[in-house]
Amino acid sequence: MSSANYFSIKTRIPGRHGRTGVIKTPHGEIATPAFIPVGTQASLKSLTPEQLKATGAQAVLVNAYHLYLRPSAPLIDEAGGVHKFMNWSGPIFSDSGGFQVMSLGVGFKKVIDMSGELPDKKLGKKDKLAWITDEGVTFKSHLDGSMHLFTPEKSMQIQHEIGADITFAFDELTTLHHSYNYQLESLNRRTHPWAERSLLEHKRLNSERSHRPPQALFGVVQGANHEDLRRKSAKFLGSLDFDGYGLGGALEKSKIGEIVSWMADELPEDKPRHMLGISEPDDIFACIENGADTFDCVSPARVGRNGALYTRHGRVNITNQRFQRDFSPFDEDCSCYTCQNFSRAYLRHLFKANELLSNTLATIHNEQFIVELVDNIRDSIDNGTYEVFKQNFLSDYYNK
RNA sequence: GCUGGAAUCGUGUAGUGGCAAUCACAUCAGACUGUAAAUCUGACGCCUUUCGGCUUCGCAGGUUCGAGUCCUGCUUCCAGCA
Repeated sequence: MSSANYFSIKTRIPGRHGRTGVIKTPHGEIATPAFIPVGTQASLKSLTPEQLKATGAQAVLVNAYHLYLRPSAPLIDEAGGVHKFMNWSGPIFSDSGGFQVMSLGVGFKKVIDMSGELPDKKLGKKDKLAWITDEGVTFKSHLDGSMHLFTPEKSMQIQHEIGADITFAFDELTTLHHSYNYQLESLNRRTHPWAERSLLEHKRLNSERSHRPPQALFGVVQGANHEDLRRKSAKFLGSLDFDGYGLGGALEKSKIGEIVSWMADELPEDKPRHMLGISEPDDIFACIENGADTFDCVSPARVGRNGALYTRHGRVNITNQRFQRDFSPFDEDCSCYTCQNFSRAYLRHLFKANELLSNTLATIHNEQFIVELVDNIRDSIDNGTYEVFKQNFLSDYYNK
């Protein structure tokens, strides 16, 4: 698609890569920075689209791998595209399936905190379900065990049939346990050639499928936490005609901001940058100030379903016994539906009783918390009060 | 009243001579960062940070190197027969 008016920058953080702006898509605009909740299977688990909208979410991200397996991409195409299928009229992103290279392949964590003990190099108990070659990735379906080959072309065909506004190039997500040489080979033999192949197929599909709204394609930068590889990857992909860029890969938590700034140094300034799979508050600040524009992450929804809720003073497990007779609102300062209507004791009760409503109420709160955090960061950048806002927030959140 | 069966962690259970003793649920705590996740991990007799120590399987005796397990009596409960 033409990138002329695709992304416009509004305000910059002085002396840094961070900025506010607007992404224009056929299904509406996204004011950036923005947090994009994840609805992997064309549904944000436990929420209706109306409930998701009410959290302030501007867009949602779905996953090509999952939707390809079930209900299948042609079926979504037949339904008129994913917007219609899931009844979400705003912008939609689709992930390429690249993340499953890692999650189904080796099952390591994406973000590693090196401050504790050394990460365990043992493979998990899970059986490996993905195998990589330079041609693509063979997946063993986690649903029925059947084998499937994903190539860059296949991923783009799926993402076009799904019909998301913003798609991602098929990439290899390596782990921090891979050697430098493996990371280099991964870029040279897979992620970079795959990006070119994705782009070519994407352009072909955009013109072939002119009956559908034009889709955008973001190339995905890899390189783990090696500066030279990150810069090399960003420079190479930045030279290609992508509409924007995904900042991907496994990361050492303490280096996130630095890594984003290396990539932002090399990437074209006038294209949006999406930070894949990040949503912890400290990480969000580190990424935004170094040039990330949008984020997606399953974490607010997943930790919420498991009873962990965000507050401005840190995350708490609502199932703790101390909330048994606490009839005050979950968070006095929060304007979400959950906090406006229900007590801590009730939320705890729902979790202990395994009531489905626990998932819904916790997800509403957590998604709104992270969406609002990023909205507030955006406002603070526009107002020139970013540094103050950041210091206040982080000191409240991490000093309990 | 007779006959048969049963009593083990909060609850339901496993265990028929070498056990602080199975499993599940409940309870308590923690984790989760492009979702194989309404999932996973740990604790769960008492003391101890660990090593380890102590006391336990209805009650009281007994056999045995050793008893939740075998024997005797008692208590309570269940089923069938009166």
